[in-house]
Amino acid sequence: MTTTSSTAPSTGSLSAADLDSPAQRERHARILDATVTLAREGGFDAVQMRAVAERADVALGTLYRYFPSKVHLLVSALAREFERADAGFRGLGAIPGATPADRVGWVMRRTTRGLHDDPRLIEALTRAFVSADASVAAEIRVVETLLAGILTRAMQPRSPRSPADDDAIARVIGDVWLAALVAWVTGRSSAAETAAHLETAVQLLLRE
Amino acid sequence: MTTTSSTAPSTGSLSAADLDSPAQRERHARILDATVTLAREGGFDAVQMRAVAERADVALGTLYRYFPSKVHLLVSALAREFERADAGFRGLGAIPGATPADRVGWVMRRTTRGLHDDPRLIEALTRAFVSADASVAAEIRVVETLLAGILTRAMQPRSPRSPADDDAIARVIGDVWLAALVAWVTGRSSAAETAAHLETAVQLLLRE
DNA sequence: GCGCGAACTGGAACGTGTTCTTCCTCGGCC
DNA sequence: GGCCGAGGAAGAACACGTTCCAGTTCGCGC
Repeated sequence: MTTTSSTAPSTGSLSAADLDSPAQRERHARILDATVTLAREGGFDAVQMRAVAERADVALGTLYRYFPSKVHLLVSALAREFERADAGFRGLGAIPGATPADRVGWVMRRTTRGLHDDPRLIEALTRAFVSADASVAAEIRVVETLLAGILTRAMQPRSPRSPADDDAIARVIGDVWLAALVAWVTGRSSAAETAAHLETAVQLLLRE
Repeated sequence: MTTTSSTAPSTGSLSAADLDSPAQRERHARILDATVTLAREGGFDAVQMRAVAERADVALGTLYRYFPSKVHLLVSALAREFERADAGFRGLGAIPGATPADRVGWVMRRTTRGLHDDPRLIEALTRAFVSADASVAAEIRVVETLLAGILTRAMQPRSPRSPADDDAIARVIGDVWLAALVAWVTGRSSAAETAAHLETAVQLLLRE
């Protein structure tokens, strides 16, 4: 278990080496693509390591060299999705909405749209996120940081209020977001209810 | 006890029959005891179905008759723990604390004390809770309801504020609680940080 | 007592995540 | 050209959740 790599990989694995050759970078991407494809089709259970390996055209052992477990694999895929979303928001310039609550709501709605578009993908990624253990901490932290950044930026133009609150609020919103996803995955609430709960929480926390 | 269940099993399985005979009730309890014991010793991974069956002195098939999956088993154990905690709070009379935030904080601290006392047990139960799927909805709902009740009662004497908020706030606190536990299980935050995050969120939500 | 059906036992069997072993391929170096 | 070691291929093997089956026991109505 030689973790603590000197230079942390951005979204990816954490094995020994850090993807030097182009061929490796391409394999890495192919694996993540296969993962997302399978997840989109059949959810968490359909992301079977043998199937991913086959679809990505690598051997099972190679898959495990790049991603030391199924959870690592899926959380890495989640991180990549978040990076794309983050880039999308940044490229957008200003987030629409007059108040912080509006803007955060907009971002959440946007991010949660996948509940309708790709329910199985969301299910797979959520499941992976919550079944991570300490060995996935690095990948988890990437996701956490990205989400915090997205939320903090969305609420950014903030009226007179202690700035220390911002991080705490972003964190709580992130927590509610996770819990809402879990409730949805667990079949306790529909997509609409999930979205509604999120809105409520945002308004509760960002009332001015 | 006291779960207002007409026909639904209170905390337990959901198989066909509802535990009629004393022998069955005793088996049921024995299985849950074995589960908690194993969880306390070795966490989620140590709760292996064969081991539970052996320790509870039932056959594997019998175990599966009572609890159709490992997750059902652990969430049922969680529900039983919550029932005990709930009964404890009710027997206590008034919750200590001057403000709603104080009282909720007190309850959370009390409930979270297990993080130090029985970290592996908490880990096992948390893991199970978040890896539940729709088939465990009944057991999950028991836990959800108990927690909501505990929180709502703790914040009960509440100053002028729309009462509709109470449920929403309790829900958000429950969400943060879950997310904090997940963060702790994932190795992202220590027990102390987990507790601190909870306090912060409670104060954020219950400022008057 | 007797017979019956439900519940229980013991254990084999299967699927999927994970590990391991053996052999092969490729790009750099003499 | 020929060697070499790292990374990859192929697939067997193992662990644990889950399912299934054949036989046994238990409690109950007769």
